[in-house]
Amino acid sequence: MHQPDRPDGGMDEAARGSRLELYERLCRERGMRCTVQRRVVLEAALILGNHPTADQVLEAVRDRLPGIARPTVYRALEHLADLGVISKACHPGHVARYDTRTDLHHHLVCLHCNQFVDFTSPSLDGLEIPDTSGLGFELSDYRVQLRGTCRSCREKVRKEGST
Amino acid sequence: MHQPDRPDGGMDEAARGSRLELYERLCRERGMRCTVQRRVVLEAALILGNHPTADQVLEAVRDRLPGIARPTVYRALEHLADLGVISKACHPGHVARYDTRTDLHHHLVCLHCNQFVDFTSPSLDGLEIPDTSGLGFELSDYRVQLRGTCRSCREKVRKEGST
DNA sequence: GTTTTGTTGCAATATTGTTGCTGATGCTAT
DNA sequence: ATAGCATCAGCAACAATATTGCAACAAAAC
Repeated sequence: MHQPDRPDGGMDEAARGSRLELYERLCRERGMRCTVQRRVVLEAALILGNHPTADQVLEAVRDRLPGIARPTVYRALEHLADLGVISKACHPGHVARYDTRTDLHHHLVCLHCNQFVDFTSPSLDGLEIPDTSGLGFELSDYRVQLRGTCRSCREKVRKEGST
Repeated sequence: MHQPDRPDGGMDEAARGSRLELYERLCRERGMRCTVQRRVVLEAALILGNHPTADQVLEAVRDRLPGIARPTVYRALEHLADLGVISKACHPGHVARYDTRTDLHHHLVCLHCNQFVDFTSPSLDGLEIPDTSGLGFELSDYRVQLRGTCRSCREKVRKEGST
């Protein structure tokens, strides 16, 4: 067990509060508007946890802001990711996913159903990052993607194989 | 420079040939059909290199097989990935990308424009993979995603900032 | 309060991926 | 070679996801 207090679900209220404060601060620093919609989108994403898609956030947000439009949520998430309050997650699928964890952590990825779950391990933290300046990239952090097959996909294949 | 002979573009003919042979072998082993379309899709992807999207492969394939249908390409790529002849790449965007390299390598990812390029580094290979059996995953390999901002996105931000 | 300017909501549209079905074709056994 | 047959390709329609342009609105600064 590596993160007993956050078993891949959402974030508790205190943590959400401080993230919201961080957001408002960054927003001001950059001279951007801190709207109700953006705050609600952020909070919904934090409550959802677990790499939500834009549409999952939209659905969650509608409980509190019924009239919100889809492009608003899409733009808000993009905006939040720009600021680094959340980030885009790297995944093998074809639907954008956001990551509400901003600390160093890694992912277990199923290449069959595209689901992925968080994974933290001291041995994967503290990697020495090679110099990439020659390629023009300015790096902020890294993630290790442990790729394979999840349990339910393995069972599925086994069943089909035995048919 | 880490891979002078494959600067992120396609694969030479010899390498393509042996990948095709691998494909045909795996196909037979699994009792699946090795069709013209699938072979052409595989070869197009190998020539393209550089994590093509399904539509990029489609476009490339149409040069040789003008009548090919879009679902055919989509299904062929999925099929090739199932067999492990190519694989799905993890990326921050919303369009599926395939990776024609099957050896251990890593990615430099731009979180602004979602582009990513290959990166190999001995220091990132040979990581000790922690035990993940408790989570039900059976791992095949891993990738390190070095996340940041590419040169052109940095220049874009700088320009906008100075406006 | 007024102004300024960035943001929202809407509608339309684009892009990407999927499904069901029929006819075609690769593979195997003969 | 050929026949049989299961798999696959092509088609058309559809579904899901994301984006754009613009008028109306509202947050922040004065």
